[in-house]
Amino acid sequence: MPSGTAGPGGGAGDLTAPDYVVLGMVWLGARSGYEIKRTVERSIRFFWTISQAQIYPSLQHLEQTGLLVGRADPQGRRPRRVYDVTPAGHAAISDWLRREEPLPLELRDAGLLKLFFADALDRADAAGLLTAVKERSQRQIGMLRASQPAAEALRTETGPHPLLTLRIGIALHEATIRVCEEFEETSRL
Amino acid sequence: MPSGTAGPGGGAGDLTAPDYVVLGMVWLGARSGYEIKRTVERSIRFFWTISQAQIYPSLQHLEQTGLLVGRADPQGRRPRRVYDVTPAGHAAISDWLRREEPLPLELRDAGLLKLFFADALDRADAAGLLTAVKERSQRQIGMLRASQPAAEALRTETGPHPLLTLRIGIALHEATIRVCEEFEETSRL
DNA sequence: TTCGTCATGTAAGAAGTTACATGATTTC
DNA sequence: GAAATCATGTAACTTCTTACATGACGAA
Repeated sequence: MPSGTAGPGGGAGDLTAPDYVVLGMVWLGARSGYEIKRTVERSIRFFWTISQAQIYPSLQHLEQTGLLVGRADPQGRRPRRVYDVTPAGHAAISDWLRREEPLPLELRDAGLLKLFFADALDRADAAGLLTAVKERSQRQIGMLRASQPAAEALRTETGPHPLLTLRIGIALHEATIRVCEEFEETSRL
Repeated sequence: MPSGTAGPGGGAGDLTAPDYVVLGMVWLGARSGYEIKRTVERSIRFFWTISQAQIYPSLQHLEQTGLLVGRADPQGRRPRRVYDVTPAGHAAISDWLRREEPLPLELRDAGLLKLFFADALDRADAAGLLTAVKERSQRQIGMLRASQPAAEALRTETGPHPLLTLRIGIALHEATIRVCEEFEETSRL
């Protein structure tokens, strides 16, 4: 087999974004579909989500393509299937990460949307909306900080990048709060 | 008609998020469907999108519900329909903005996703990914700054909140770049 | 006369979520 | 023995986008 990586036409070039997430999560150590879902919730949820209904078909697809190997690993009488990344699977991850392609960034934020239209409100109600947005960011920071120990543990095991994305998440909300507070001060005048 | 606002059961309580966007944009002065689409692209695109295929049905719905009044306003032989917000429409906006409800925030960022898994790469490739994410944020800041004059103009016409959300957008990307640079410095050691 | 913009409308399809369905195991 | 968690799988639905369809107007 002549160094069969996952280039286009190589047979594994038809992976969707959810496929790469599943593949990457198995690479990071999440062994079952259930565990992948939980790991996603703990680690990348704030910038990417994936539902359970996507995971199991994706695992099947990745196994058929030879990027994952699965085997039955029941816990007692409870069925379970665990997976490992194959060399081809690791090559596919690496190709995907190195691929030069647009990196779409989509934000869909009901808070900013309402804030944008807040001039339709009187001062008090607009201030209330601003407070709601700030408090939401504060809660988010709390949740992100709570998952910091897990990211620090990963740093010694695998590397520092999960911690980096977590720090970016925290910084995003800190920046939001800071701009809101600056706005409050200047509009008080 | 006894002070018909848009409370639940009041007949106009079934508006979707795109409906509120359309309603809000007409309130802000976008008069036709075409103009709404353009205004969305210029102003809220970075935290909310809406496609043309959603706008026209939404305008019809809002007119049927009495939140907008439309009238034909052809330009020459080119047909056009322009809209105005009714008092009931303004009440609906105001109710929506004041409504205490969760403010869902969804981020879907292929850049952060790849960065999260970047420990699967060697140092050089991981650094390249980091650079790509930083450059993307720099481009975004450029685009946001380009729409700052429009937001400043709106400030004197309508109010300061569009400028606030724009500043938040810029601050978000500045924070991303800053954290990336801090990470580069500490990982160089 | 061709291209970009103005202008509206819809059909088809992609993508993703919710909800349902099932059952074992552990914890309280 | 009840509730939470572990574990997998899928049907139905919602939501949104892409693409198509149509045509006028203005500028080069």
